Amino acid sequence: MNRKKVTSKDVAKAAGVSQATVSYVLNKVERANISEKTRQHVQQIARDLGYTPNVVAQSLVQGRSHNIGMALFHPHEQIFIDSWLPNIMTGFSSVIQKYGFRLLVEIANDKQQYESIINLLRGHEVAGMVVQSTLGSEFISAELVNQGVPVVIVGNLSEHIHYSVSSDNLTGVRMAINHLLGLGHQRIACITYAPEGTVEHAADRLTTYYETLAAAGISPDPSLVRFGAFAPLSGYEAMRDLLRHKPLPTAVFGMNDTMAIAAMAAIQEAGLRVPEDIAVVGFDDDRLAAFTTPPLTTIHESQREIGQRAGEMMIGLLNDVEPATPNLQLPTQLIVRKSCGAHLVHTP
Amino acid sequence: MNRKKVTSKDVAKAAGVSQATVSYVLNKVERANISEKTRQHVQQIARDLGYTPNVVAQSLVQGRSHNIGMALFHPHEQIFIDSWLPNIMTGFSSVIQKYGFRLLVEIANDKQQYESIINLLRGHEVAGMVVQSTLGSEFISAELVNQGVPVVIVGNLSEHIHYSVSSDNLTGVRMAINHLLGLGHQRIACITYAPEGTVEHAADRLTTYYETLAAAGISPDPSLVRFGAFAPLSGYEAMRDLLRHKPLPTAVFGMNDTMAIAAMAAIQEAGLRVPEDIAVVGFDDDRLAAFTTPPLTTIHESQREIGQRAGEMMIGLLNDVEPATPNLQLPTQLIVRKSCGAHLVHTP
DNA sequence: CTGCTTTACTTAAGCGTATAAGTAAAGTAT
DNA sequence: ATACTTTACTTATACGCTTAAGTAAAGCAG
Repeated sequence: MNRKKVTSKDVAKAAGVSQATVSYVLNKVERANISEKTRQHVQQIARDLGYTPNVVAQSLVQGRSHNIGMALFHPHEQIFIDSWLPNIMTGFSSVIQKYGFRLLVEIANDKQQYESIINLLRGHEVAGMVVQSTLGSEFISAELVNQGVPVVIVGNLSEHIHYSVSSDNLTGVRMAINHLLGLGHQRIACITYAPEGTVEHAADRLTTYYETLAAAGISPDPSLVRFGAFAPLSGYEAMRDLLRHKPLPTAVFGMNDTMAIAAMAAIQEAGLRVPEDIAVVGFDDDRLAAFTTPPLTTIHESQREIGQRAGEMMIGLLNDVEPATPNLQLPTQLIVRKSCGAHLVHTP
Repeated sequence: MNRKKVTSKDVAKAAGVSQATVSYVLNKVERANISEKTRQHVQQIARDLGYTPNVVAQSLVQGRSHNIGMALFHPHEQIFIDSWLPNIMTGFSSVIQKYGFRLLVEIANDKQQYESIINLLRGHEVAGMVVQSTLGSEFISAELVNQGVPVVIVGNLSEHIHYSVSSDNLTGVRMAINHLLGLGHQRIACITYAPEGTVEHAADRLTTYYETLAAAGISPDPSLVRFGAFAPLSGYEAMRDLLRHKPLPTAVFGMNDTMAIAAMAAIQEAGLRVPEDIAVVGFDDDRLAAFTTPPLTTIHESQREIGQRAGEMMIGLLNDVEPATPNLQLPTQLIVRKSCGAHLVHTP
């Protein structure tokens, strides 16, 4: 199986030069003054022998890995429950790849495995690290950030700490709720995507939901709120539960599309119509949101771009460039489709 | 930013022993006969100083990286178009993580970036590599496999080459088509997930679709076939196109759920009913498949398990254990929901 | 022709670890 | 008491690379 690995020393010997010369040639080191003839010759031999530099050795001597870590805090079952993370990853990866970095993905099932993430940093396995905000501010700010390695947070946190890229999600929540209010709804239910007290940004969105209603003169009604857990089934069950609430809500805001879509299923299965009986608005603008029946009105979040910006911020930090906006928030956008019923309303 | 990194030498000096002793203690090397007292002492000092071994140096001296690569051949826009890959990743990662390996994800946008994947292997950046089958047999078998590093393929290939884990997807296709045939359908359309001639397994599934129909005495009708491209929009458009076909198909088989769901949207948007006017069957059993309206009948593929098995196979190969089944195929399963109309048929 | 600079390399050190080989002291057999 | 083994370490080398420092030959000014 193991075929012999060609080292720079092998190339040097075959080319009749020193190993240093090989290194200078292949790294195009100007100040080494390698003659054109030698350069050509060495390059040819390297090609002939099929030489590829050992990246591990390079990393050791340069004191910096070519990998950037992505730390994901989620149980394995939930990690890719919707396309949020895949989208972030795609954007991030596309940027760092251009700069010769690779993506090292580390999933921490629970906070006990937090240690393994820290070691990723401390063991010099990664030059930098992106962290998902799900962990919560206190964990992130504590040890993670002070390991001498750039850390960028993706996703929303209550406080704007350290370096982060997220979306202006609370404005998104306001747009969603205000849109429903504008359509005349008064009993607007809410399905969160995380159990109470577990995820910071879920709590923040819920607060904003309450505040937006309050601003419209509607007093907060916790009996219209259900706590889900990211996955569709939890959205479905939350909705089934809401359907037992009398009087029925006339609209539902789902904190992610996955759960909003499942909520629509529950409504329709119960023989009610979306949006005529109950209107639904989601959050994320999932790939499938435009292709449900009815198509889902939702808040668009530029997830791919969040990843890209995080990538650019990371590359900057690796080159000691302080980001212009350390806590970047990308705008969200209301996408009106049919599940909210706006198309049924005559605007005179 | 860069806080000083503690090396084993630092620990050695602080503990008043040699660096070798530190290494022996921390790696629990039996034959080194380190006394209990020294052991305790060194461990204490290491903890006090916050020592974490430099993984890069370890990899260099051990001649093996702690990373396992995952090579993804897809344009960035398509890579995570549905949950297939995330599921595989999750399963794979959960297994290799137990053995102290980490996942290095490399996305090759096009076959030109194929080189970057090869270098991943040749540069000793990874101890092993999982490869997605989308690339096709010839690419995989050519250079990739002979770099002296274990390679496991996930997903279907026409030939059973090298080491691979996939699902018995062609049986799945047969089940889907036979189910529709059993419900009395004769004009069964098909929407593939890849343009003609681009992806091996798409072609194989299409062939099986034709063969299954032929076995039932239905002659192949290419006018009932449309070529999509993974994403929902392509399924939607394919279906819109099929709706112009007269006589209309009475059933549609979508090669992935994402496109099948979008096809349902196209059908319903045209004022037709699923399944009464056109029945739909998908493939994958996507998280949302149970929550569409109507719920999608589909072929369940154990994607998470494919990833896990691939992980186990990889760990085996890294320890020179030849897998019992080098080309593992996991069974698929027909999940009957409502989009096929089976629930409307009275079984006497 | 001498002394200084430039060219084109080579030699050597070091990154942080693992581990084979060496060694001094203590223990044990005879 | 001597020889041999065991214990408990230390010393030294290697992994493959980058890069600072060294060097011999050529170029060139005066």
